[in-house]
Parts: sequence; C-alpha cells; structure tokens
Amino acid sequence: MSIEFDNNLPIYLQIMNHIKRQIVSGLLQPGDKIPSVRELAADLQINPNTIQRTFQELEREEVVETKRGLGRYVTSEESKIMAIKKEMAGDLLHQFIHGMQELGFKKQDIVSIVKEAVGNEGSEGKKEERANGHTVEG
Amino acid sequence: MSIEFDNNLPIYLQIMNHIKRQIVSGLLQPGDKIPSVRELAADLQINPNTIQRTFQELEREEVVETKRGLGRYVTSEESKIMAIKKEMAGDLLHQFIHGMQELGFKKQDIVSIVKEAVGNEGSEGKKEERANGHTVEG
Amino acid sequence: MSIEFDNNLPIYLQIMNHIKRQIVSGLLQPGDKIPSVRELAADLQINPNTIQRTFQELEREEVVETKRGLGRYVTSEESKIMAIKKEMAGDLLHQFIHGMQELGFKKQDIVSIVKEAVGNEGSEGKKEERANGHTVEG
Amino acid sequence: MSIEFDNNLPIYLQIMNHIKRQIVSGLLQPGDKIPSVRELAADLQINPNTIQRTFQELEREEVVETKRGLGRYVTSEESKIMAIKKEMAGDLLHQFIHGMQELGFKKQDIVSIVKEAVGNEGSEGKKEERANGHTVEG
DNA sequence: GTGGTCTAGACCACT
DNA sequence: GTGGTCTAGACCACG
Repeated sequence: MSIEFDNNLPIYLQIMNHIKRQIVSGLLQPGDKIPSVRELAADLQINPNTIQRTFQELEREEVVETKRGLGRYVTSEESKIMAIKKEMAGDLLHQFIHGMQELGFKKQDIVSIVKEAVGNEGSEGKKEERANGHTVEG
Repeated sequence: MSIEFDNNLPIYLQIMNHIKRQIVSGLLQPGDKIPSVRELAADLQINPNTIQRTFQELEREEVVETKRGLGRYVTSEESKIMAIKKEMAGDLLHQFIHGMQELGFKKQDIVSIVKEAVGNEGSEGKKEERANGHTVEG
Repeated sequence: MSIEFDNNLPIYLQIMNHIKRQIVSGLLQPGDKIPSVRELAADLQINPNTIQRTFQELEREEVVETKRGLGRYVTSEESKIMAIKKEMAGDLLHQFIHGMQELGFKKQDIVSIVKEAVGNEGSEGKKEERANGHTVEG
Repeated sequence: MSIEFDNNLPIYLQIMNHIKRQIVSGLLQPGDKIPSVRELAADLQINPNTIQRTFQELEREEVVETKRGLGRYVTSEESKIMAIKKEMAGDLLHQFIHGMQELGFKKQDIVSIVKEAVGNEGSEGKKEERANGHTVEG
C-alpha cells in the first residue's frame, strides 16, 4: 500500500478515501481485518496519530468497526458498503460533469471525451501526459 | 460574482479556480480587466490579503498580468488560455476515470453512467440526491 | 544568522537570497533542516508571515521541501543546488559585465579591473570607499 | 530608447539609472539637451508623473540641470560625470565580487570566470543562456 | 512543536 | 485609484 499525497488535503482524509476505495472495489471484503494503527503508520511513514484519526473517522461513518482486543474490521453490512459506493461514484460523477460544464463543455462533448479517454487510459500514464490531445471548440 | 465556499480547500484556491473557469469558459475574455483586489474583497466579503494571494498565484501561472498602477488583466495569450482549459479538463477527466476505476467500475460502466447522467442533469439538484439515477451492481 | 536589510528590495526576497547563498556555499547541506518560521522570525526580528512568504517562495523554486508537521528541509537533490549556483553566478556575472559595458568599459578594462580588485579586496572596506583603487579615463 | 522593466525596482529608479548610464558612457554628452517629460513619457509608455520624479531625482544628484523655459540638460561639469562613473562602476564591481564570494567562489575562480565570459559575451544572448557552461568545484 | 491560512489594518510606490 | 509589502495576532491541521 502506498499513496501519493496531495498537500492541499489533510492526510487523514486521503487515507480514509483510500481505504474506502479498497473496500468499495472489493479489495477489502466485508469482515476483513484491516491493518493496525502501528502497522499502517509504519507502512505509510505516517505519524500514528494521523492513522488513529483516520480510523476514528471511518468508524464514525460505520465503515469499519472495532472488536476490542481483536482489531478493526471492515463492516459486514453490505448495504452500507453499497451506499458508500453509490455516494462516492455520485460525487465523482457530479464533480466531473459539473466541472466540465463550468469549463464550457457541452453534454455531447463530455460524452465523447469520456469515450475517447477510456479507449486510451488502459495503461495509467504519468500525471503530465493526462491532458490528451483532443481539441474542442474554444 | 459570488462563490459558495467549501471548507477543506483554501479560499484563495477556490477563488483562483473560479476565475480560471470564468476565463476558460469565455466569461472573461483575453485582455479584460479583472476586478481590483479591494473591489473583489468587498464583493466576496473576503479579506483583501486573501484576494491578493489569489491574484499573485494566478500571475505566477501567467493567467493574469499586472500593469503597474493600472490593475490586473487577463492574459492576452490565447494559447495560454487554451492550455489551461486542456489542463483543467484533463485533470477533471483523469480524476473521474481513475476514481471510478478505483471504485471497481469497468470502462463500459463509466461510459454508460456518463451517458445516462448527461441526460438527467439538465436540472442541477442538491448535492446529496445526485447519485440516484443509475443502479450499480456490487 | 543576521542580515543587513536594504530598503528598495522586499525583505522576503533578501532573506530568500540569503538562504540560497547559504545553501549554495555549502553552509546549509542538502537534507539539512532549516529553522522554523517562528524561530527565524524571532531570530531576525521579522514578522512570521514574512518568513512564511520567504519559505513559500523557496519551496516554489524547489530549494526547500516541507515535511508536514515536521519542518522544512534543504532539497536533497544536489543537481538542483548546482543549477541554482550556476543561475545565481550567471546572474551576477551578466549584471556586472552588461552594466560595465553600458558604462562604456571595454572587455579588457573589465578584466583588468576585476584582477586588480581581487588583489585588494581581502579586507572588506566600507561601501562608499570601495571604487577608489583604479582610475578610469572618461 | 526602450527599457526592460524589472518589477522589483521602482520604475523611476530604473529610468534614472538608464539615463545615468547613457551619460556616463558618452551617449549623452555634457550639455546635451535631454528629452522633455512629455516626450519621454510617451516614448516609454510611462506615466508623466513617474518621469517627472525621475528628473527631480537626477537634478537632486546634480546630474541634470533645468534651464527655465528651455528644458533640461546634462550637467556640463565633467568631474561630476566622472564621479558618477566611478561610483556606478564601483557598485557593480563590489556587488559582483562580494556576491560571487558569498556563493563560495574563490578569487581565482572569479577572475577566470570573467575572462571566459568576456570572450563569449560579444553578442548579447538571451537571459536564459547566460549561465554558461564552465564548471566550478561544488 | 510544525506549517498553512485568514483577518485586520497599515504604509509605500506607481498611475 | 491601483498593486506590493509588512505587521500583528488568530485559528486550524498535522505529528
């Protein structure tokens, strides 16, 4: 596990999202044990306090649950996980479409840009090569 | 001009993005004068120093230029503006597709979700209700 | 650490240059921790915000890097430091030679003036007395 | 006449220096008439107030003198001009040598760098190409 | 403890 | 009027 951190967002939020994505995508299954604070802190080179905060928040959102003395586990309520998946997907979708429209793109532009992009984005590519060459009316 | 501010992101960054969107979408044309620090500060009820920082960063990105004693102006290099549009669109696109893939969506899912969404999103809707239109299997 | 401040140039720029010189000359080594904002502010009797700005600019130039919650460190990329050394030396050189030529000095004059100067400048001397050693015909 | 302005220094100072250099280098001779405020302002696209200030300062330094109703003229005291030349050259020299030493260059390095530079700098070259290829111990 | 942001209010240089 | 800088002091997030 490794994360590229973005300085404009609190680290604990970034780790939270990372874990939520792992759960939602099935990489972490309901009921799975998640790493301990110390373990994850060492792994990510992050202060344990920050990890602690991450887990607190995840618990508040009922994404993970603590079994005293045993460790922390992904919630086994699959409906909860589905709800999170919908929420996260909805956020991404809205942010994208709304953002593109603010940049002046029409709905049709957006669809075709996405179509084109999923064709190319099989291999990840460096951050700088992202803004690929399709041209749209100014 | 009015902006809904979101915590978690510095105000100066939000105003920066807002102005960049106005430029990229054509609402502010190349060579246009942009509001003065004091004017915008009063308008948005934000401290002038924060606006100053906003403009300073925009200048660093060569989006606006200062004419001493006269005010600030949108860059007249249209190629620069096009580059920013591409960059911002590319960022949105990457963030969306990458994010959706991390959530476990396949490329075809993504395309169809977008298609469906642009059909419904004529009316904006509150932030929380927006993910409801389409169903996704786990 | 103490700096003689010159008006006409912003303080934050003077401190920036001072730190860059310390790095380039080896006084601060790659990877070294640099003083904290509050520490340096107290040390130089300068407002912390001004120091903050100094460091922010140094970071933008990739001369220092921030470790969240830990402090700021001199970049460990030595090639970056060499590049800055070259840039700063090149600036000084250009400014000097260009300036002298604008004053009407020929290339040979410039070389001999420098030769003569390095001979005498072992002792520093006050700022005003320094141009007396050599005579130049109008 | 045209000047590249540097944003970190007041414009009137930059114009002052420019004129002083023209005088010192002989481009403007003792007793020559200098352009009027309006003329120079139009020429440089600068606010007349700024030019006015420039001339005031030059007069304070006795570099130019006003003949009422006739215009402004370069001082005819050649000794004054020589003094300015010495002062400006001394400033340049000190700034250069002192600066290079702060960067960690030894006196011998400085001399050889200058020697090398005057060999190449016959043609002016863009600002970026300045930091030429000679390598010096780290 | 660290840096990051924001507010409030001031002074300056330039047009 | 404009932007640029600086001070003073506050709050927050992170470790």
